[in-house]
Amino acid sequence: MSQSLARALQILMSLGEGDRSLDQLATELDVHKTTVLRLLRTMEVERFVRRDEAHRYRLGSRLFSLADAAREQHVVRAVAAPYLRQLNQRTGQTVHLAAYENGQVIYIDKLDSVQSVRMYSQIGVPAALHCTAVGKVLLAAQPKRQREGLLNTIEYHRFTPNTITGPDELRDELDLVRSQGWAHDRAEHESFINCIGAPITERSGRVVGAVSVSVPDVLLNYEQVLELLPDLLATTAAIGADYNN
Amino acid sequence: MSQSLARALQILMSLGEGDRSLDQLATELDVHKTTVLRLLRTMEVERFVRRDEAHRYRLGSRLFSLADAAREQHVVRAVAAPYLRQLNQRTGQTVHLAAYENGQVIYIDKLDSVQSVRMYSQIGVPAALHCTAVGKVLLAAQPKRQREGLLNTIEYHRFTPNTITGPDELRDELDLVRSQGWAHDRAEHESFINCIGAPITERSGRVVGAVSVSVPDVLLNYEQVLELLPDLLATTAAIGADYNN
DNA sequence: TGCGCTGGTTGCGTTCTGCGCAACGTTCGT
DNA sequence: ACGAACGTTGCGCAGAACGCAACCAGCGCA
Repeated sequence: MSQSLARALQILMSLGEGDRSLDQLATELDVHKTTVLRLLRTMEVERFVRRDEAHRYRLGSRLFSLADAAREQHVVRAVAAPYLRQLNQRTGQTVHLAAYENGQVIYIDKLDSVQSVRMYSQIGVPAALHCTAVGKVLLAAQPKRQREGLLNTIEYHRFTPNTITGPDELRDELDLVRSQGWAHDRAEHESFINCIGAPITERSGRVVGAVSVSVPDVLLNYEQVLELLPDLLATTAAIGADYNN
Repeated sequence: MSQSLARALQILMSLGEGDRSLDQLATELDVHKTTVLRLLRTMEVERFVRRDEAHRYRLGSRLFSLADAAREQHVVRAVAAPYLRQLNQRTGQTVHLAAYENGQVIYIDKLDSVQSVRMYSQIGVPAALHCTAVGKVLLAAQPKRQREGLLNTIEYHRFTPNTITGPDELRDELDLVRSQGWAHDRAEHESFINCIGAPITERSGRVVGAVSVSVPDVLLNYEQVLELLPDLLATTAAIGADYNN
């Protein structure tokens, strides 16, 4: 919509992958370097980018405070944090918190497994909607119009043999999720990893986030993961009850 | 330089202070709400802002990953981290790491005092140049042209009776800092808090950051703080030596 | 020491983009 | 059911942003 702004944001995202020179950026965006320079200068003034002595551009320190603010603005995160820690300690497994944002589901908090099995997922990046427990939970909670819209726009990338690959199949799955109040992911995103996820519902009934527990099957098989379900549901219920205080 | 981008950045900074409605932003920037909407939409696409169901605008989750990237791009921070932790544990006092960025000095890391005396300072915000130890250290390290330029543009806000309030006085102080290799702040920024700071110098002689230790005088008087100086200088030397590996 | 190259910076005319207006929707509250 | 408040859309106009071309500055190399 706003061309120059869109380009500026592209620059920021590009810098997110590492520092760049002026015409590196120019070729990357396919615009004249004058244009890039003007945008960089504007962002430099407000410390969104900085330029080191060798004229390499990097992200600036304004992002620190903005990210902190963004974190605090996610009310769920603050409320959920202590409960997630407890869940993480009790189960010993990887715990994720995710929220719906603008057609996507974003991880906004993560607690690693006590075993050193680290999962590849990162705070701030989108989760796949069709093959993760949090994705299904939050998608299922959307109003019908949006849900249907998304069902048709999703890219049904097949990560594993179990991945759901079409809107019809996913629609059925979402109905199930909504009726039972939780979702699973049986090695649909990463082979050998099973997840269960449940929505955080505040008093008025609005879903404000989702929590999931992920377990590699070298530790627990699917049936054993299901035994964690009561604990997960108790956790999300407690967060939801605490939400409006 | 780029009007629309500048406005967009203003929006982001405004959102950093809390969520806003559309015409709240419009009046704040003093532009037509159409304009604000267009900018918001552009930023929404890339998840720099998000809009909740009640049309309140907030910062988006893209900032999470960008801030992480910004953090990693500060090489000093990563190198310094373990040394700072040790310094913090040995002294028990508040430790700051700051870097020069585009005419300003920014805190990029902070370790709180083991006593529960929290200092008011925050990662990502600029430090005053004329009355903080890190400010003096980094200003003193700038090439003469820039240094003189800054000396004249600084706002010499008087925080305490000890605050330096003019360019001439500060110039003398900086000469001292450069010759002795460290700086102090004797209750110049906050009454009752003394600091000492020293530069991190990498092999080639370039100053890449500054470390400071801050102590409220209820814990230690100025002379006692000075006893921490050898430890501070050893720390900055170690970081500098480790820098190019 | 001079030359060419790479990469950043500046001034300027053209054009497209971003601007604000005015009218339209939509969602509240009463 | 009505009105007010706020978000949204379409459009014509002006000026902001674009890219060109020329200019610097630093560096490596002969």
